[in-house]
Amino acid sequence: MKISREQVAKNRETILKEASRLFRERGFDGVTVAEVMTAAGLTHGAFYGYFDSKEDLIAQAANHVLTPKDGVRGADRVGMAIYADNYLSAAHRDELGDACLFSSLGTEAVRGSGDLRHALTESLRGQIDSFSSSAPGKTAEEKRRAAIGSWSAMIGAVILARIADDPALSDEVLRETRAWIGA
Amino acid sequence: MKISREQVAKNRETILKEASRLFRERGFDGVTVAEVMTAAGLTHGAFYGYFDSKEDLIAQAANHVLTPKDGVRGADRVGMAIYADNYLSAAHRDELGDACLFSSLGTEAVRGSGDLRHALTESLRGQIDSFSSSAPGKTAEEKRRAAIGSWSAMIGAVILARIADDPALSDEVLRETRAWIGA
DNA sequence: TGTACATCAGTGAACGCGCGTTCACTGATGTAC
DNA sequence: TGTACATCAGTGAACGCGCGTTCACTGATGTAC
Repeated sequence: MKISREQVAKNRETILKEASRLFRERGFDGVTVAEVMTAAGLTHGAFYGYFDSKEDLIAQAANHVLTPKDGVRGADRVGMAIYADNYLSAAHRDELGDACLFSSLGTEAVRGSGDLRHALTESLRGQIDSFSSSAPGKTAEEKRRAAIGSWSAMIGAVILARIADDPALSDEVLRETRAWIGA
Repeated sequence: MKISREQVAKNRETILKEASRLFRERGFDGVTVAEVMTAAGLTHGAFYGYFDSKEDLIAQAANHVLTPKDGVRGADRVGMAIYADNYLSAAHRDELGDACLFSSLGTEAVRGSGDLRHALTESLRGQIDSFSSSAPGKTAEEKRRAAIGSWSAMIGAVILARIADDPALSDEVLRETRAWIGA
């Protein structure tokens, strides 16, 4: 049955939210279109009224996560050091569904669509700019360098910490990377 | 037809080599068992004489790549700085089939089998130990911290450089991370 | 060393399942008067 | 404001394809004598 325009907009939000959560938890190939729709409270047949294809959903879900909600970036608000503390936490490591897209889907995104890679590239650019203002360093060049190196280390460390099947090693990677960035 | 034991051993090597190349290029889900066997010059029916399942192949292919061939680790031989120079190069970024497993399959490995994660964990441990001897720092603790932070940054930077659809930004991430680790 | 037979790696057809995608139909929404 | 109709979001069955996996068969290998 037809539903209100308002409900359509809500459904679209819900689909994107559930899709981005499921993709981060299980990977792009580990989630079916039907699962996304079920999680959003709909049946799979309605999917193609919202998206052209699964690939289209992936790109739009990424855009949805990466688009700042209220115009304020996390790193601008708290500064890079505090951002890194949260990023390199056990909570972020263990909550894949809420995680940063680079850390949860980075290597899959390398093989993704142009739209997906473009959305991530613009996010990367913004993140570097944002970190650059609060990163350590005397010159703008030094600050930008620290922003790039630190952001790379954060992403790599969380991926390593999630792979490691030894909790002590996993914790050590997070803790020492945190300390190393702070230095 | 039956073939010689020697040929069986060669075939096994070829399958593992081709599988690890294809997985790195296209991801675990982007490669079929039949494609791996064709790349190895066989038909798909022979697959289950060598491996229990695709998941088993994935774990064994990872082990095959991660097992040092001649007992000498790359980082032990050249030191972390030179290792980082090669790791953070355009060649490594662009040659996915030969790339480091963490950089090419890291986020997929997070959701992989216990065997796969265990192989990667042991490799991570070895890499940290190996870097620790040549990493900058006065104390053993400082050296180990630099090894962990640098290894995280190398992996993160290569993933970011591969995602970026802007060549200038991609090159900058590699170059600045190289400089940042050296500092 | 030579012969006869048992072994077993490889082949290719086939199976069963799940996936992305399509479509005829339903019935509530929203518009025209 | 109320009524009649056109619109269209959602449903659920169905399609077609490709995947991981199985298996009966083939014929070269390797062993027993």
